[in-house]
Amino acid sequence: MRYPPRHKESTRARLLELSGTLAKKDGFASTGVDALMAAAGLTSGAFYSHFRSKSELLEAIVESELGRSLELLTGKTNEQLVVVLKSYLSASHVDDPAQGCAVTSLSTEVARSSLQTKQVFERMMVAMKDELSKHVSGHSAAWVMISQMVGAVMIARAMASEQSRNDLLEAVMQQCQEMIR
Amino acid sequence: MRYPPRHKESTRARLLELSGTLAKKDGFASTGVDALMAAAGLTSGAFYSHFRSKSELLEAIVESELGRSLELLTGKTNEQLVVVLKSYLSASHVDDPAQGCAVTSLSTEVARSSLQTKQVFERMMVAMKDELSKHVSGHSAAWVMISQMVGAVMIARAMASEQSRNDLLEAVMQQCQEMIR
DNA sequence: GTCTATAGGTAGATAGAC
DNA sequence: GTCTATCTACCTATAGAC
Repeated sequence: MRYPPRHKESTRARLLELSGTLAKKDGFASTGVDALMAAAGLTSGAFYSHFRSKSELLEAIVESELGRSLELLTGKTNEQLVVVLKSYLSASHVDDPAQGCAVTSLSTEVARSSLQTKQVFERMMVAMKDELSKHVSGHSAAWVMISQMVGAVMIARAMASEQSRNDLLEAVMQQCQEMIR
Repeated sequence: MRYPPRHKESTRARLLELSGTLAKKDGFASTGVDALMAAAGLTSGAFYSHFRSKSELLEAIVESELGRSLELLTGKTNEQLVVVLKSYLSASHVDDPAQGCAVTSLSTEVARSSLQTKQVFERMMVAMKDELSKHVSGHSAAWVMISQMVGAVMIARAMASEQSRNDLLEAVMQQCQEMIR
């Protein structure tokens, strides 16, 4: 072998990290294979020794990105969770999609993707709902909380003024806190 | 003039209707000018006598689509509003984005668009919030309701199983009904 | 207002050398 | 595993005829 044994998996991990960031920023459809590989310091031909197709990449991004989000929700006290939620509903999260939650950035594209990708997405969302349900009054309340958090960040990002963004984010944060008590 | 006086505005209206449908189904970025004009029975050159650029088209779509959504919320009794919300949180809305709400389908792309487009989006969202606030306990509650409805449909569309979709949609619908009482 | 033709660019994907 | 080269298809946008 001309490359060290761990080379392939580390390159793959690097591509996942990088493509996740690019897709959250510009959209998955607008993230070209050429541009991704160039950003990784490679050429486009090498992409296909890591992923069979671009749609397989989306599936891997969803697994990787939502897995990380799930970790952020896991094993928290109520107080710790409130800190996480405040960070989620913050201006800095709204202003920096690239470092933020993939559900908010990519779910419309997941909705248009393969069944497999949707299954991965669902598995992760259900796990997040189960985790949140430990802090609120049941599974229904957990679904409601997830929906309003994701919806709020999405809508805030598409509105122009700081005023409207803040009104929206504060309203939802207050509601989340009431649900946890 | 070789064309009747109303020709231009009626063609523009047709293009708006059609491009709105296509963009909600496939995403705005994936909706090519060629494909749009071909679907309208025209050729791509004619596009630019109606819109200066593709990004101006998005602005017009947001105005047109969200204007229609706003109308659906306007002047309802509590009972009539519940019917609208049930339809919004229905399986058929989840399964048919092309005929559905543009906020759910296009907001991530609006978030990546021009300031002008975001301003149009914001104006429409604030108007919807004001309308909803007549049915719930204040403007904060209206923002919360909008967020959870939009988030719920987006997440439901990206999940694979009917079971999870229904759990989510029913949870949010129940919460909406409690907010209206 | 719409047509054809075309510009210049980029998309996803494959073949074969090393 | 990564390279270069290349294919076909599509993209946004413009020019000029009718």
